[in-house]
This record gives sequence, structure tokens and C-alpha cells, in this order.
Amino acid sequence: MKTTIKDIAESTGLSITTVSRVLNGKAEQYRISITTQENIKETAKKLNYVPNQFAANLKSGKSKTIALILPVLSNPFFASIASEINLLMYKHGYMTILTDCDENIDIENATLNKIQSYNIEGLLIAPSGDKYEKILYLHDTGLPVVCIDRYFEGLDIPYVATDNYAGAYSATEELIKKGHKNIVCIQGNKESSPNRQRVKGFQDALMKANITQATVQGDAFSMENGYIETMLILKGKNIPTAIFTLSNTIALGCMKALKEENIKIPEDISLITYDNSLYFDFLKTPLSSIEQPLSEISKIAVRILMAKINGEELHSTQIFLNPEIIIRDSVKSL
Amino acid sequence: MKTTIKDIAESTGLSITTVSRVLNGKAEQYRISITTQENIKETAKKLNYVPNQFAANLKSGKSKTIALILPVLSNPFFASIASEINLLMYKHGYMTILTDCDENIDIENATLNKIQSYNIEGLLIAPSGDKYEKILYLHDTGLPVVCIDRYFEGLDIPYVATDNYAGAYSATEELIKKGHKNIVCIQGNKESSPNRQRVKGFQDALMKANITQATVQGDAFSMENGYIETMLILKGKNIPTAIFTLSNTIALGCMKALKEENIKIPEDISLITYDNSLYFDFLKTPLSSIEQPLSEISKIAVRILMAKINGEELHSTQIFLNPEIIIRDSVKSL
DNA sequence: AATAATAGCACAAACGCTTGCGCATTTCAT
DNA sequence: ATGAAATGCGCAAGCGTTTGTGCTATTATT
Repeated sequence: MKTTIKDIAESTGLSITTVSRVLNGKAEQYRISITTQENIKETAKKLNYVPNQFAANLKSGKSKTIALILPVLSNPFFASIASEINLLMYKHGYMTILTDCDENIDIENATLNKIQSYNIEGLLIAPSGDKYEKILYLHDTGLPVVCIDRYFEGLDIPYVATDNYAGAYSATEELIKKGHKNIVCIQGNKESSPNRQRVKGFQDALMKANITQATVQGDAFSMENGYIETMLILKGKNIPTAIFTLSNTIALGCMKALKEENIKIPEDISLITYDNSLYFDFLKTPLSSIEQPLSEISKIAVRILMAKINGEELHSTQIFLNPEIIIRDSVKSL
Repeated sequence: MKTTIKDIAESTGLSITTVSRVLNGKAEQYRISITTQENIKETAKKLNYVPNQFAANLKSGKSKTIALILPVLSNPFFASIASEINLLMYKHGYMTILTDCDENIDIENATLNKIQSYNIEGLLIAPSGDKYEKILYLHDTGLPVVCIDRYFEGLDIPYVATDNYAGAYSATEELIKKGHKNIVCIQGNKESSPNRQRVKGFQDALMKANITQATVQGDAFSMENGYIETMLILKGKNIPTAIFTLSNTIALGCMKALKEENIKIPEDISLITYDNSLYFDFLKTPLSSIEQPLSEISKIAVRILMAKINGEELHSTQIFLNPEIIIRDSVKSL
């Protein structure tokens, strides 16, 4: 049997009220004597008391819990974000309920429903698709919501993301600068805002350079997609001189296909990718990439969320961070 | 205002009891008519009803929630495990509260305290240190607990881990087979069981081959540790012919140091590491490694946990899985 | 027609905690 | 000595559910 506040009350001969107040640090406020406070705290320790959050939250409505919903944790990009956010929230005294949606909108929706049952005080989400109804509903309901990485254009839901357009633009520029004109872009989840922005950046950069051919193919932020699309590219008639992959996972699949087909980077084909990885420096051909400020994204997202939770007014809640291009050796100068 | 079961009761003219029963699928059991059932379900939808878990859990004591406590999510090894477990538990109808302890025993302890407040039904943990008191206490208390990857020797807490001894042994054997005699092992967290087992496997393999020199250094499963220790090795007088790193993160740090010092793998020094990575195939020198069965670990851990939660008897709850050695090109034959 | 079953639902307590209010008792000022 | 203020604490309602028990119609049985 777990010991409750009542046991402490009985054991000390004090009332439940007083015990609750002492244990919640409201002793001063209610003028509980030091003696009583110590007495209560001691017997709480002695009885191994652990408060029941469910009971506390039921009454107070505060859960000290937030939800973090991500498309997929096995992608290092999201894993890092999860790691940071988790730690930051912990420092703010919050628990994090995490859900990996497996890029599945149904799981996301079910989770979104379920978390409401937990009286969460905030929601941090990188949406798996472009269905915003539920999220918007929660937001309108007054729940502090912050989108991470992926967001919804035109809505006033706070978000923090990198400037995907700029990142893709500069990656493409880099290719063009090195003389590439026949470039194909392997994209990810078409329903996600980062993907749309990146594709747009890619296309606009080409257009600016008067390159009319702008092939964009693929449909998932996955290694498999990268592999398949690369194979398709290699087996086609018009093989490009460069590939731009829109995520680290896609890049991995792409490299796998290239390796199998014995195509050398950058001699035979150039490659640049969105997302950075610690491994990129050590690859056979160090991979040029667009690095997102992971740590900053997490910090700002938490900052905004906490502000919302605490009712603080923020000047701006829709934040774009600048990605950085890291030039390594995977793009050949034609 | 959130709609409660009471609102539904009022709206339908039925009692709270009946509403609760219908909504919990206990209609048959209490012979609630189909008409009533449908009526209740419909108005529940109409009113946008979301059950309050806190209230439900308070009464029932069941939370449909488990806790997953990991040392650090940014390590792909744990990220993958988190991803899988999260999904599996979701399919079992459970929410997962995740905590990234940052390899910090204090955070772990605080978390362990806190989760009790959440009436969690199970605990999945890869301990950050070797302090088992709290975990053992929870286990003895009747809470289903399963250790992942790291476990406590001599206790009967269930665990699922890879056979770290065997993995390290075979990695070392591989080095010896290729003629290496001067090998140093860069270890991780000395307080963790995998580290101890791996070090032992390393030492035993050397002993078996009558190699008396067995240097083991370092103290963290981190890139930084790998970097520093490698630098130390390179600056020393007796430079080994091979390095065995005990994790992917350590290997990364090691490679960084080697690159900076312009030491080539495997020409100048051989390297083999514990943990596999999707990137290993694409490295400048594809890295030989010991692969752990990530997916199986997660599945079995969840299987055991669910069995415990459901009061099912299991034949064995302390499981070792076999790691696999993947030979690539990072070990030179002397 | 009288009794027994069954169907269909409601009462009310309880889960462990928070909190607005209020009541003694003591201390202080005058 | 007396009223006012301060001190120290308890009452009891209520948060939204679940659940053992029991009550009333309706139907079946003979």
C-alpha cells in the first residue's frame, strides 16, 4: 500500500490540509510553524511518501507535463531535438511524454487525442503531415503549442524552424557555382512544410540561373526512398551531374545505391544534402551539407513554450533560424 | 470548459454510471441497451468528449503509461531503441513517458522518484550508473521493471542485453587473428555492466592469446572521451597497432583525433568498434564493428514488460542476445 | 394470475489531493 | 485589562472517474 497524505496526517496528528500545504511549499503562506513543518517532512520521509500526481492534477488541473510528438526518433535530427528538449523541460520541472509517430498521421492523430486526457500543459510537435485541424483546435483551445521544424503556413501557431528555403537555395547555388546544370533533387514527405520550402528554394535557385530543367522526385524522408530514387536516376537515360538530397536519411539511401552501382562521388556524380551528421567528415567522400541549428531550435522552442505556459507575452513566436552550408568534398567543379 | 462524463449524462438524461460503463466498453457486462449505447457514444462525439485520465487513474489505479528512462537519446543506439519501444507500447495501448538522463545518475534518481507519482504500470530503463537501490526498490514493490542494455549482475531484475562479453571477445579475436598484439581499448562508463563485460571480453581474449599487455583507458560513452583518449594514445611513446572502441560515439571521437593527426586507418592504425551504424559502410575506411540486435532487444524487452504487467509467468526474464561481428576494412592484416 | 427471471439502469462511496474560508489561541498595543 | 492583530491550523467541498450493489420495470414460466 502506498502511503498517502492521510497517513502522514494520522501519524503526526495533524490535518490533511496542513500536510498538503507543507509538502507543497505553501507553509509560509499559511503560517505553519517550523516545528510542524519539520515534523511533517520527517514523517513523510520515514513513510516513504510519494505524492500521487493524478490526485494532485485532478484537483489543480496542472500536470507539470508536456507532450513531445515527433515523426520518427530514429532519425538523428529528431533524436537530438528530443534529447535536448527533454533535458530542458526537466530543468523547468516538467515531465515529457514522447511519441514517435512513425511518420504516420493516424498515430499522430490518435496521440493528439490521447494527450488531452493527460491534461498536458503544453505541446511541442513536428507534425507528420499537413493536417492541422486537430493541432489548431488544441491551439485555439488555449493549449500552448509550438511546432518544431515543420509548421503550417498561414496559421498563427508558433513555430521554430530553419529557413528551409534559404538552405536549399544556397545548396543549389553551390552546385550551380561549380558548373552543374543537370541536377535532380530527391525530396521527402511532400506534405511537410520543410520539404515544400526546400523544393522551392531548389527550383528558384535554378530559375535564377536560367536553368529550366528542375527534376524533383521521391516522397519520403527515408533511406529507402533515397535508395530507390537514386536507382531510378541511375537507370534513366539522362543521368544528372549532381544530386541534392533533402535529408540525411535520403542521403544515406542515395549513397547506398551509388555504392552498389559503383558510382563515385564526386568524380561520377556530385552530392549535397540537407542535414548534417557527425559522420559526414569521415565519409569516403566528405559530404557537403546544410546544417540546421539543432540546439538553438530546441532552446527557442522550449523558450516559447514556457513563455506561453507562464502567460508571458512574446514579441514574436514564429521563428526562422538560418541554416549553414558546410562545404566538404562531395561536389565536383565541372 | 472541457466536457465531462457528467455533461454527457445530463445531455442524455442518463446516469454518470451508465455513461462511464458504455464509454469503457463494459456495456455488455452491465446489460446496457444498444439504443442507450449509441445514444451515449453519439453525444460523446458531439460534445467532443475526452476522458480525463487523471480522474480515471485516480480511481482505477491503472495509468496505461510506462516510463522509459535512457542515458542519452542523442546516441543513435538509444534513439533507435526509444523509437521502437515507443511504437510497440503504443500498439499495446500504452503511453510512454521518456526521460533522457544525460548519463547523469542524479537526474535518473530524481526521475525514478517522480515517475512513481504517475502511477506508471511499468518501467523500462537503461541505467546510467550502477546504483540499483531505487530500481530494486521499485522492482520489489511489484512494479514491472525491465533493464535494457545495462543491467545489474546478481539481482533478479529482468533484463535484455547483448552478450557484451562475447561481442568484445570476438572483436578482440579478430584483431589478434590479423596479427595485432599491441591493442588499446577505449572504454565507456566504467559503472555500466556492458562496459565491464566488454572490457572483460577484451582482456580474456588477449589472455587466451597469451598477450599480457592489455591497456584499457577512458571513462565515458562519448565522442569527447574517444577524442581525448585517442589523442593521449597518439602522443604516447608506445603507439598500439590497433584500437578497440567500446561504442559508436567513442569511435567517432577516435576517428576525429586520427584525422586531425593524419593517421590513416588501417594503414597506420587499425580500428574496430562496438555498435554498428548505417554510416559505417560509407566511411573512408569502412569500419569493422560489433552489431547489436537493436530491434530484438526492444521487442523482447516489451514482451517481458507486458507479460509482467499482465501477470503472465515467463520462463526466463534475463536475456542475452548475441551480437554479430561485421567485418569491413578497418583492420589491417599485419 | 401469480411468481420468478431478466433486462436496464442509478446510487453513492471512494480514489488522494487542493484550497477557500474560518475558527481558536496567542501576542501586542494602549 | 481589553480589544486588535497576528499566529497556527482544520473543515469540508470538490476535481472527474469507477464500481459494488441494489432497485424497478418488463418478460417468461407454470
